[in-house]
Amino acid sequence: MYAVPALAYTNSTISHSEQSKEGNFDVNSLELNEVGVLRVLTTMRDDPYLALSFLKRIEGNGDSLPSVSAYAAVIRIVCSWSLDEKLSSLFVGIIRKGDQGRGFSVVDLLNAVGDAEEDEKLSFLLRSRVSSALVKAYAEVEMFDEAIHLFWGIDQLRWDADADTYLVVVQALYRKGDGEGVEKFHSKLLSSETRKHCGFYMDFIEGLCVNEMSLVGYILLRPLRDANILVDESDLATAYGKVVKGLCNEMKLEEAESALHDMEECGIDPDVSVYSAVVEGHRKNMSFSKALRFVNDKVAQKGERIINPVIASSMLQCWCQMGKFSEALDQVVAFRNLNITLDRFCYNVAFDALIKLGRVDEAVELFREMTCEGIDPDVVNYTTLIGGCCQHGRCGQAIDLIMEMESKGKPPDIVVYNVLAGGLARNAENAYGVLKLMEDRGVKPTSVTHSMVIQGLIVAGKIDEAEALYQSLEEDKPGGNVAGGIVKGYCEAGRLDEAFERFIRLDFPLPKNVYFTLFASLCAAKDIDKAQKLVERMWELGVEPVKSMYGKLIGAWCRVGDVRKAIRFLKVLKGREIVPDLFTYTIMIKTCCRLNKLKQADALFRDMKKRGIRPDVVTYTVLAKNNPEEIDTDMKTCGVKPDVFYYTTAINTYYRLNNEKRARAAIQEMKRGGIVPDVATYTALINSYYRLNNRKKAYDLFLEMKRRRICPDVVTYTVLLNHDPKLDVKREMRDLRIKRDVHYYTVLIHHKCKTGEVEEAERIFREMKESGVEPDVVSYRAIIAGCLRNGYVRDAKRFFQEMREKGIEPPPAEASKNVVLLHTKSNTERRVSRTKIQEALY
DNA sequence: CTAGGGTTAG
Repeated sequence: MYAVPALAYTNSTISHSEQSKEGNFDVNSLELNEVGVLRVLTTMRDDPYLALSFLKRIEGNGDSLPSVSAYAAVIRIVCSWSLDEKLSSLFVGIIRKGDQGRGFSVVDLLNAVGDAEEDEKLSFLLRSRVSSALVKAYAEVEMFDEAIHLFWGIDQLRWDADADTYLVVVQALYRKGDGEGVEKFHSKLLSSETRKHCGFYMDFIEGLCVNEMSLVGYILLRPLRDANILVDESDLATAYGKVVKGLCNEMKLEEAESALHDMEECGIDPDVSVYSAVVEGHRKNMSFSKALRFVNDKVAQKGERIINPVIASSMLQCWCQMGKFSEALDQVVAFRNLNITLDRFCYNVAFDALIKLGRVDEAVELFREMTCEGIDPDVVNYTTLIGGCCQHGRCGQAIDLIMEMESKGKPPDIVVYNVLAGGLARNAENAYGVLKLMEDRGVKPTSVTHSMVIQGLIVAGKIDEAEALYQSLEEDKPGGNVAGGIVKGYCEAGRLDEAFERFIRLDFPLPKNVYFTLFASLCAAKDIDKAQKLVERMWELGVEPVKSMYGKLIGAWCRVGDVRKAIRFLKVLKGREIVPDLFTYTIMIKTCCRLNKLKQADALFRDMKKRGIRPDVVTYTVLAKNNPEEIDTDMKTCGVKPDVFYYTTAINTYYRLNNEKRARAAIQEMKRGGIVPDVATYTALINSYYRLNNRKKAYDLFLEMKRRRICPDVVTYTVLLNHDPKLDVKREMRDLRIKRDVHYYTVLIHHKCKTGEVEEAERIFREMKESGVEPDVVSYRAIIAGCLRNGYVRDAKRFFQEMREKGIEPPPAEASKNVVLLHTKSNTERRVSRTKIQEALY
């Protein structure tokens, strides 16, 4: 080998690989001058790792740091082995150390590397590779300016960089908000002078998508296509697919759908997995109906074949997450009729739906059918069923199922045992039996097991037993799991005060979900003072609350109409340097508007802008309810795009303010913007026309919406009935499976009272309660007023009594002020009926 | 860790 002369310096004859393993070059014992170092490095051409460790040794040596040529030599070796990452980390080291004491700059180094190569082509490649690595190194140590600067420098020298480098640079440009740079970058990428291989662009786009910059990928796709850079059909399909999926991962569903649209417009048939990404994206975004609509549209276009088990299970989950369990089951039936294959995930959602509806036997039955279809149930399927049985008190059945698992050679895991143990405990059955069983099977209970049992015991009312178990597990405290079980148990048992007392006494942190459960229960029970104390206690214990809790707390204060406390908490946050987010500001502004504190709303709006939080279309929608004209211009200057929600509010508000001209203009603008009206928009319009006494136009709109296959909802029918009580909509509503709500019943009651049919009104009131719809203040007020007006004083008193017993209070005085503003017409009438009620009752 | 917006009733 060519290394013979150098071996003399090492004073050794060991092989390269052994040396690299040990890294045992004893530099210290050698007197090496620069020439010597270079000669040693020449011998290491075939062992980059050895060269690197050799360099490190010299660096560590102290008195004579490696020269620029020594670095250049190592870099050339590492480069020739394509060890790009090593190269970058070498540069990171050099950059971190800075220039001091080294005597050369990074540019010197770059030149030294390139100059040493005589072959022009090789020199070009070498320089390109090295500068790429250097750009990446700068980005890694967050010296973005240097990275960008160097990148443009490479450009001038006509070197080239790889896709990863482009990625790092575009990331840096966006991060710095350098619009001009971005522009320049994009045109460089597309210019014919610097045209690269197709593979480069594919790598670059993929890189954008995995680094959460899919939007940039989307922006580039069309120009790349137009510039004939991406021409190959299958490449285009891949690139588009990655961009759509990337956008879905980043929750940019609107953009994802529009990218998909572009894709289809170019005649590319997307892979089904692209569709499923969109569906899942919508679902994760909690836009369930959008997810379902998307599938329906695609099915209409391409037929049912696009529904694979993944899409099917997403759809089923959408129904369930909307709480529409029977609809989920109808969907299962539909899938089966269409011969769409379902997998165990789909079936699992179906079991869950049946269980939620209390149809445990049918769940088990379906489980058997699934098995007959040749789908082998897994441990998750069993867990769902066993948990479901326990939830409905079918402990025997649950135990049978766990035995079945064993007999079929599917040993239950810790999760199944935990679910069963907790389930038995909450049914006041013997949970210790499960613990015993676990012991026999060699599955060790964890603190989660104990936590679930304790929680179950509390739900079953066996407080002493739970406490005794807790005491016996004292040493289990660290994770806080078991104590958390106690708190959650009290929460679930509806004993919130005890849960809170328990929680406040604990001086160690609990699992985060415990805080969240208690917090959510307190908010739901409107015990917001305690919810706030909980947050403060978390701070004391050094547990960082989930950021959403701040917004939720403020939202809770807002919901009960206590803006003062909301603002006070906002100040506490300010003191802790926590900036409220867009959500929080929006709900505060909404509440101020609702309570007619318009100045306060405006102040908040300005404050959020000042603190760099950009209002979005939701914020503007909230504000549009008050002064639509001013808000409209502000929104448009800020570049926020209106959507259906916004237009519906604007149109409705203009009509309410009798500004028909602006209302019509808004409708036109909406149409021009390609925004399609939906149920709510139509309903608002129908209502407005009724109020303008244009009954024909109102009803025509109702027919039009149905023609356009926009399904009316309970609000639409409520509006219709409110203005035209004689309409018979019962059948239609039943066919469309529209559930009646408080508003709907209240309109009926009010109408019957007006025509003196008090008994009929009372019957409807009863029907409402029987169908599980809780009457609220408004409905009570309607029935009470109706009874009084028609001389049914005793009935009125009875209803009044009932209302009080339910703890239903009239809304705070401030709130009704705004109501007065919104419904000027009926105001006097209402005031009369209210005094009448009071006169009659006291 | 799900949080904020539109249409209806007194």
